Amino acid sequence: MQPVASKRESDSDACCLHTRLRRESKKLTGARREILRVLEKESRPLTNKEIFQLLPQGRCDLATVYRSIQLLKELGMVKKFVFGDGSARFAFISEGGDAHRHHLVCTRCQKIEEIGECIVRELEERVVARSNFKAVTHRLEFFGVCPACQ
Amino acid sequence: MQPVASKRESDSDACCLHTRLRRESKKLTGARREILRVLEKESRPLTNKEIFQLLPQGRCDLATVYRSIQLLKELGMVKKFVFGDGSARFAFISEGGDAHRHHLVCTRCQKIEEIGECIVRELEERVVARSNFKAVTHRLEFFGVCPACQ
DNA sequence: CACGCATTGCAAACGATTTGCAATTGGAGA
DNA sequence: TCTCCAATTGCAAATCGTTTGCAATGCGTG
Repeated sequence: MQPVASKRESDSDACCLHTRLRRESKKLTGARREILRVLEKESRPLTNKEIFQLLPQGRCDLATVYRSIQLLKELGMVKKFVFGDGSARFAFISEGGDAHRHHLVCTRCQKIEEIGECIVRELEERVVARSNFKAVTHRLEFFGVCPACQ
Repeated sequence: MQPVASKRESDSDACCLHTRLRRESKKLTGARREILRVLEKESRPLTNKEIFQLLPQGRCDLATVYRSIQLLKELGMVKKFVFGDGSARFAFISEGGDAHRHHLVCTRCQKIEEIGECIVRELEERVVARSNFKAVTHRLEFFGVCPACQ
């Protein structure tokens, strides 16, 4: 990735990333820093291509975005979402923030809204009790036509 | 598709399919009949490739499976599911049966179990009321490690 | 039984994602 | 601060799921 005119690294996230990376002898590269910055700025889940397009001018290769996102996911810093349009999306997990989220997706313009609460936990417990499955999680998304598209 | 040694068409579903197809001047071909038969036999949602592999020997082209599934979806005879492994799955919607289903998917062997109840409707109503979205639906899936894989 | 439009097979096109490899670059240690 | 090497990147090709163009084939109506 082309060097970007020196920017201040005031973000504690970049610092945190640095620490986490060091733990696995991984490197804090310009690409990773910029990608994380893009994800922090946008709260909605982004596809790899969207991230790629939002990167500053001297941007890196799309393959690098894929590889970096993969790494960030392994480090638990981003979460993957699949809404069914055939592509994965990723969102930054804020420090100590709750990674568990649900969304309301417009089936026409793909606009994504976040839904605060989750009442599925209770049902999840019942499912676990009856199924003998372990490490159960769930994914719940809502779809509809947003006001602007109606 | 190669002709299959004459089989009795006792299934009311094939008959129903025939009726529905005629309504749109579509044809009841061997491929469509066999594909529907495969979907009826298996209750879990299948990928196009799985359907393709489950077809009798003189099977049709994979592209035909894709096209037939697309048609069956438009006719409302199968429902699409996306569990996040990057491929779509389809399940037969039984006559008058409730197309609304949720699943418990093993993250290791991809085994899929069906979950009977749905308590999300209530939450869905709240979401609708607050968001101004129209035609809202939801998708809820559970993931975990099945007993055999633990 | 024949004819015409729907359907199929085949192969190429496509978009998302992954991967091999040589060139480049962080960052730990001198 | 400089060196060295493993980690990382760019680039291009490979993969995977899915779609599509086109000529050959088949269903179903007359």
